[in-house]
Amino acid sequence: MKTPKISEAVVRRLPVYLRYLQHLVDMNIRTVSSYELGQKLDMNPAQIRKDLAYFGEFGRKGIGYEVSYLIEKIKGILKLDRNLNVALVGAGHLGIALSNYNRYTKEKMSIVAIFDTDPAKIGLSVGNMPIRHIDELDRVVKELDIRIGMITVPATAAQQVADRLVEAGVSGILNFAPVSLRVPSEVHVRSSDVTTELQALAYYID
Amino acid sequence: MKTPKISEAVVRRLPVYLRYLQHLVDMNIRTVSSYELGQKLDMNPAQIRKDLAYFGEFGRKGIGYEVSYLIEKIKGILKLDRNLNVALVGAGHLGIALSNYNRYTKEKMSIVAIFDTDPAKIGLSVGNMPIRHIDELDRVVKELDIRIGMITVPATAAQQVADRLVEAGVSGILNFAPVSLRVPSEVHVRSSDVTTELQALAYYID
DNA sequence: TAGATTGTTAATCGATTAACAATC
DNA sequence: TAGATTGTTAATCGATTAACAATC
Repeated sequence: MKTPKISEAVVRRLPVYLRYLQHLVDMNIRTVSSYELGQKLDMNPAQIRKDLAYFGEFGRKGIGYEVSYLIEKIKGILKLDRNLNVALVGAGHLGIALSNYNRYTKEKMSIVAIFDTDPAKIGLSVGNMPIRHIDELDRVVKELDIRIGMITVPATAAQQVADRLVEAGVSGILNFAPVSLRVPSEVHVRSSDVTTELQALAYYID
Repeated sequence: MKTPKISEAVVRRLPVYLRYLQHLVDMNIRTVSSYELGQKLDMNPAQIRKDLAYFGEFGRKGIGYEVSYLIEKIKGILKLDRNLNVALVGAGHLGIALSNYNRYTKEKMSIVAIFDTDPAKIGLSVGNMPIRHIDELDRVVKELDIRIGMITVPATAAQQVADRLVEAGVSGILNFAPVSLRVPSEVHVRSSDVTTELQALAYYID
């Protein structure tokens, strides 16, 4: 029963569970039921149980889930228990804002390099990392074993940056530029774009 | 046949179509088929036709879609042809990065107010808007007829900010804080959180 | 006209939810 | 034990894709 075929929707929900479970730890809550989780996350309890059951039997009938145990299991599933190096391309406002997303946590996933093209920025320090010229991308990605690239460059440059990241060997891209990227099917891409999100929200207004 | 019941998935794809159509205009391309769109956006042509057909007959058999006509139609559907005022709460790096998302476009949706709690920031100017104290939120939302709030505050403050926005009368929230917000069912919430996105990507690495 | 492409129905596929036996 | 809650199967619901008549 090794992961029959996990849908992206399930994978996307796991970090949401994880986040709330970590909140429960902070509140010294040891055990939680799928019903309680469902209440707090506004989700169907059956869905939560089913999502978790794809990966194993993590709960106890009549009791619920042990919070810290479930956290470890989800981290294992998402591979957050191993080091995972991330590169950020684009040292504009957004890039700098995102560069310290993990500054205060001790997660094993972390941004380890920042790139830009602007000569005025190269060498400047952001979160004690130097901004490097994008021509170093290929070399640095390989040297530091970077697996994920975050793109925070203007739309016009995004596809080109994606091509370079893929060429350098990353297997995941998180794209913040407002453009649909074309990448080989073995590379996973997630896009997050404010404009698109706001426009979708606009539909529901009034 | 007025909008039988449009799923969120459909609404989320419309801005993606719009974005690519605007790109086609820039390239002086006048007409496009669902097949071509599908190729470029990596989507099924039948899905694109079906999505559009929910709202009307925008294409011509044997020809395809007239680009600028379809743009106008999609803008109408998403209500991007009317003014829509947005408030941004949280003038940290991320907030400031997002505050100029529409600086260079002439869209009718725009950020018209920025709020924070930090006394050191109040009164400072960001994109020719003053940073206001959050205690002014209710008044300003009403005065400026703000309908959407963007939340870029730390996780610990996000729910409280959401409550204030709802209380002030917004009908949509775009949340960037890493927390699941609870809001009344009539308020639409979209969440976008780097950590969650990266963690979901991590699942596919290796 | 012949070729292309829409709009739409029907078929398929997949995801969510309900229900409940197992069991803590 | 009685009550609670899981894991899982079956039922439902919804979304995607295929197919094709209509028609430009």
